[in-house]
This record gives sequence, structure tokens and C-alpha cells, in this order.
Amino acid sequence: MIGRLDRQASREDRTAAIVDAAWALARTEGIGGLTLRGLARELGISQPSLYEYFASKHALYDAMFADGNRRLAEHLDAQRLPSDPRRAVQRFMRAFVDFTLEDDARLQLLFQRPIPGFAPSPASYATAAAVLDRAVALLAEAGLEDPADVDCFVAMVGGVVAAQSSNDPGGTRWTRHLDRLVDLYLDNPRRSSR
Amino acid sequence: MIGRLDRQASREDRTAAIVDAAWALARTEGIGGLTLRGLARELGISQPSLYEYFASKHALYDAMFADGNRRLAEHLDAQRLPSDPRRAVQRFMRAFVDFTLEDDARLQLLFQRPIPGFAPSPASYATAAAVLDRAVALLAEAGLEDPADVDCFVAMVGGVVAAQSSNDPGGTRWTRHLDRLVDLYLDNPRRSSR
DNA sequence: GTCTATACATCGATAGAC
DNA sequence: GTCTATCGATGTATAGAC
Repeated sequence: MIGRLDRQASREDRTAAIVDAAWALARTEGIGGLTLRGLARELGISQPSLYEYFASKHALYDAMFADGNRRLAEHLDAQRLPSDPRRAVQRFMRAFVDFTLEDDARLQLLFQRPIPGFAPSPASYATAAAVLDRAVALLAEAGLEDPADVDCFVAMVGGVVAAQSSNDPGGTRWTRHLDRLVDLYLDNPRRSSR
Repeated sequence: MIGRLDRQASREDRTAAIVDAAWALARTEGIGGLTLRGLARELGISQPSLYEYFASKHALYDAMFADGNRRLAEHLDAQRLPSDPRRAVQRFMRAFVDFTLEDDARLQLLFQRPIPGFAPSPASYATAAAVLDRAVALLAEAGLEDPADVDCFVAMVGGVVAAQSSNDPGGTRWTRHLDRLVDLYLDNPRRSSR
């Protein structure tokens, strides 16, 4: 049970409560198993009432996408990063990986393509791009500036998250190598003479 | 158009023809957009008739999963691998990446989780595990034997495929670095003294 | 703003005739 | 083995009362 919608709350708060309830339901039913009828049932309102807050199911997914990225950005901003650039990258990536693996439904909506036909709106996508920009800046400070190296690094982190989530959910079989992999990529820029 | 089901063919051939038609439809409609009615329409049969061949839609997905992995294994087996272990790994991984990126619907079904509630049966999963075993053997010949290193390598390749497919479909922005990344991992086993 | 009621289209799946 | 007919569920959307 999630809890009935507080009709005394402001519209903004009710909208946020619906998004929260949608996340809760997605965690139990799967992101693709989320239904408007089920969501309305959990909230104690009628299914058509949801259309007062979201113009379509895709609009709800878009709000969830933006919400998830906002929480990710907050989580990353809350990190106290070491002054050493390399340690800063390690801490940042650790925070990123831990956060994304915390919630499987969120991981799927934010970084995979589980909803046929759904693509985030430009506004929602901007919140995701900001996180990437932050990572790119940190990598530059640590000496990884070549866009090719950044691409490879991003692919590696995404691969670790995907492998961990798919093959060892809740474990550390892949994430425990994160620091070493960060070192590996920082130590071997493309044009190095090694 | 895909072509009507040949009712004169053997049951086995008809089943295979249905799987082929399902792949063709998945390529145009997306793996999640595949519908039994649409598939039946393409085959010129009624939708309930599909249940003579597959007990459920998930069973069809499972057959497609096994079929895709079988084709992947054949594609990899057809490679003439260089005798040099490192070159063999590069050739093998190149073949793997090229094959998986060849068909977006197949990539999703085989290596992502696009179907809520679908998980391959043990029998179908075994075909996928065989491919991984082959890769592990090649990596061992190239000197990468530590399971932790193999995990990291596998995550890297998966990350390259996912990034390429999601962010630059049809391009080479990530795959062009594959050989260098193979070298990077082979040159830096976990317990090296570097 | 929220409700009930309803409508339409789609989907996977099943019953039963042939 | 194939069909028609149907079921229950879904998403989407609207009408109209309160």
C-alpha cells in the first residue's frame, strides 16, 4: 500500500505525491508493469483523475524521468569530493553507481529503454545532460580530456552498472572493481606513449 | 510483408518460419511492439493459431532468444581466428560487437531486458552461456585468467555495445576504440605490478 | 477538481465448433 | 490444426453530475 492522495495538499504537492507513488509501484510491478488504473487504486482516486495532473501516461513517465535525474543530481552534489582529482573522480563515480543501482526501476527508466515509444522531453533530458557535464568536467581535471577517452570511460561505467544490475543484483561483483577501473582509464589516455 | 505460412511444411519448419517472421516484425515495430495479432496477420493465419506453436507470447520470446543466440554462436564459430591470442580476442570481440549491433531488436532481446516479466528459460540461457564460455577460453589464452579481470572485460564490451547502440546507432563512435580497449585490459591484469 | 460512467481501441489468452 | 467468437485487461479519452 502506498497511501491515499492528500486532497488538502497543494496541487504541486499532490503531483509530487503521484510521482512518488508511481515510483513505489514501479519498484514492485516493474517499470513496464506500471498501469494508470493500478496507480489510481493505490492513491485512492479514480483513474481519470490522473489526467488532471498528467496529460498522458508518457507525461507521467517524463515526470518520473525528470524526478529521477533531479534526485541523482542532488545525490551527486551532496558528495564532498576530495581535492585530489583522481580521488574526486572515484568518489563521484562510486556515488553515481551506488545511486543508480539503488533502484532497479529507476535504473531502467533513466538509462535503458524499457518503455516502447517513450523518449524524455528535451526539458527532462537536460537534467540528465547536466549530470554528464559534471562528470566530464571532473574527468578533465583528472587529465582525461580527449573526447575519445571520455567516451570509453562513460561506456565502461555504464557497462559496470548494467552487468552488476543484470547478473548480480544487490551484490558487488562488478562495482568492487570500480576504483581500479577508474585508475586504469585515467592512467592510459589515448595518446600516451606507453 | 513477410510471407504467408506454408501449411505444407513440417511443423518444425513452420515453427521456424514463425520465429523468422517475428524477428522481421520486431525489426520494424520494435521488440516491445511485437504483437501476436500483427504477427498472425503477416503470416496469413489467425492469432489463436499461434498458440498451436507457442504456449504464450513469452514462449515465443524464449524461442527468439534461443534462435538469436544460436545465430550468434554460428557467426562467432565462422570466424577464422588469428593464431596470436591477442589478435584472436580482438577478432572475436569485433565479430561479437558487429553482430550484436547489426539488429537492434535482437540486441535488446538478447542483452537487455525490454520485456517486462520475460526471462529466458534455462535451456535458452544455456545457448547464451556457451558463447560466454568461448570468450572466457580465448581470454585465458591471451593471459587474462583472473575471474575479476574477465568480469571487468565483459562489462567493458557490454558497455561499448550499449553506448554505441543508444547514442550513435549505425556509427562507430565507440566501436572504433574496441581494439585499443582490448589491449588496455589484456595489458593490465589485476595483479600486475604496474 | 473529482467523481461515475462510458466508450473505443488494443492486447494476450481461452472456449468450443469444425 | 485452424477457425470464429469471446473474455478480461489494458491505455486513452470524453461526458456530465457534483
